[in-house]
Amino acid sequence: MGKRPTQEQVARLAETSTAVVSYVVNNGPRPVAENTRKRVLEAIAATGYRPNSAARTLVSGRSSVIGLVVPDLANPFLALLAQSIEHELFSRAYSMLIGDSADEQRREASVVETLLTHEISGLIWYTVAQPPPQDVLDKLTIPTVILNDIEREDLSAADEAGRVVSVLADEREAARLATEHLVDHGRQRIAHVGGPSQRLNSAARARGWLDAVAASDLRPGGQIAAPFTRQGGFESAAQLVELECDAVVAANEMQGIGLLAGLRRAGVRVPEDLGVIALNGTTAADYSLPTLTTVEMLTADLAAEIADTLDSDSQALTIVPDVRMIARESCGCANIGFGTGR
Amino acid sequence: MGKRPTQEQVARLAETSTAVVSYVVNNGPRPVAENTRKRVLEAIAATGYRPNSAARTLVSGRSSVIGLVVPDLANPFLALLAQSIEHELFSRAYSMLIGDSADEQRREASVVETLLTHEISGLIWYTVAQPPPQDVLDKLTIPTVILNDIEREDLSAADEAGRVVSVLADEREAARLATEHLVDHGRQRIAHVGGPSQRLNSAARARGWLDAVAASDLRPGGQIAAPFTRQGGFESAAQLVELECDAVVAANEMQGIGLLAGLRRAGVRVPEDLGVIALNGTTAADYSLPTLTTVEMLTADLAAEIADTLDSDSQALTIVPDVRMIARESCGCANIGFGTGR
DNA sequence: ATGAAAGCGCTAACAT
DNA sequence: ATGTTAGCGCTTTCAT
Repeated sequence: MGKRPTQEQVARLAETSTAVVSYVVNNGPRPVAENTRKRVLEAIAATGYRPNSAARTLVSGRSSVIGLVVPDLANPFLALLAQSIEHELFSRAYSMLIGDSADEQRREASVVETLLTHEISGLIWYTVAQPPPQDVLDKLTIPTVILNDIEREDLSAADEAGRVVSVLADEREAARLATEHLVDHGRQRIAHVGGPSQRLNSAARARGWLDAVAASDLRPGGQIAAPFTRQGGFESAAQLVELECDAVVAANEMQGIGLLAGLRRAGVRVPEDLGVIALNGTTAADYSLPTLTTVEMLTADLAAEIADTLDSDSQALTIVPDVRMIARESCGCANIGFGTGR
Repeated sequence: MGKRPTQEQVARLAETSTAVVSYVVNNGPRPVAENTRKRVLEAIAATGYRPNSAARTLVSGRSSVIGLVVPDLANPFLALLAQSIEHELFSRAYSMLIGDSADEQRREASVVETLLTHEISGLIWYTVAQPPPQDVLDKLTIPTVILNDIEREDLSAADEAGRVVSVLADEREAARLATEHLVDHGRQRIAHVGGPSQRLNSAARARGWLDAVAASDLRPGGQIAAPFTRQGGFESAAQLVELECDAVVAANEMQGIGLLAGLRRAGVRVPEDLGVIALNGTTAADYSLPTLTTVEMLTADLAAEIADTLDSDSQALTIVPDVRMIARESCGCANIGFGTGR
């Protein structure tokens, strides 16, 4: 485990000072003569020097590392989101520390605090609960993007402390879109499979669903609380049958996929007997049977907006990512996009 | 953005020195009187002090951060692996920096170098190619686990430099298991859908497949090169039909899922006409139609072994993770595990 | 344009 | 048991 070369060794080899090496490496803040710069670059190449980011962070107080906290990295949508964010951050010369809260609030608090320990210069936090724990929020002194539909007042303390805390508020619109589409298909009783009832997490989705139902003078088809898993969706199928609905909006794609399997087993035909749309879809929806109509978030765009917010200290209080519906078979839009992988 | 409290402030409040605060925080290396310890802990609570990890890293040379590089975080298997590793590392008080190489060697090199910049104390690298680029290997001065079936000689340079470089070598066995199972089902012509042909990446899987085919005096049913995506699997279906096989081993679950959709479309019945098994499966395989028989890696165990290797400087040269076959419908083992979510 | 030097917050060797 | 202090590698102010 040989020690890595330091700035000092580079300076010695280039016959100059560490200050100048620093100027060259960082392209400033002071000018360097072309000649000297060249010697320094050669010395860097010769020694294999790479700046030590711990030292850099210590002196500058900024780390070029962003933290991301998600409740379940094995959820394909969250994995996709994480990937999009990683790509965006990488292109801006940031690295990404990732924490998985396992959908548990206790663990989440601990994960966030650990990340803060690393002097991250920004935090992207897909919270488990809504609102997020106040005591953790109070510890945030860095630009933070909360990925959940938060009431502004929950953040007042954070705002006052001068932190940039932004918020994603789209799930409501996504749910509204999905429900509306089912209405357009002529569905009469539209149910909603949401998250576990003890969690407020999915309140926004439920609201969007109710918005659309109300707007079309229908009665809500009933709401089912289920874990955000394929198994959760699978098990909801039976309840759904009892509710005698003809359509359902699932809170996420995993539930949607589970639902399809459960309905198949229950002998319910999709989309003939029951239309299904899931939120937060990925390309995996192209390969189920039937293919699953979803509402997708444009994660690449969202990632870019998040990054903008974090490194420009933008004053945006809310980010509203674009959302679009991908009509496939499960809602009744037959023969669209089947297995094409888009 | 108020400055965070430092050790010095804690010391002042507790009326002691920074050294003692350090001893308390790190539980050593020197003893502290019970009384003093209590005052320090109170001061920490009062100030909200959290150690600055940049300073810690700088002085100690170790960072409590491990780097993970994967080719595609949106691949459910890799997402699961990343999650398992994150959980294991978290339980050992490590944090995880993650880089997505996007399955491109150029990007991969850059991602690895960026991680090295952060003084990570270990690297877990699911390489794009086999063997991994030598120039990058040569830069590794930290314990590293390469997740790919590497020839020992490719690492000789790394070993000589005293680095702990360990290797995962299981894919061959996984492929052998899968193929053998298809043989047991009486399949005669067993094909293999591997990775893109210009990549050696999947050589181990191909070897395991050939091992099993040879052991049963069958002729190989043909090999198809396809991207490691659902779309790749989907498009292989047509070629598979031409090969007139009665079984196939797909290199990963995404290909397997795509294959099922493609075969369905081509009017091929699974498992009646064609048996399908995919490697590196996840629980998602429980919800396809038919449910997809897979060989799974026990990612939790693997993660634990990896972590052991990284923080104990273990001398193990190879990690052989446990692998097990989950028989579902697609191979011909009907009515097993259908939608049960296990 | 270049260099000397003062820290950034922390750990641990070395006093006491 | 506790305190003092010398760096860890880097950035940047302040000379020159």
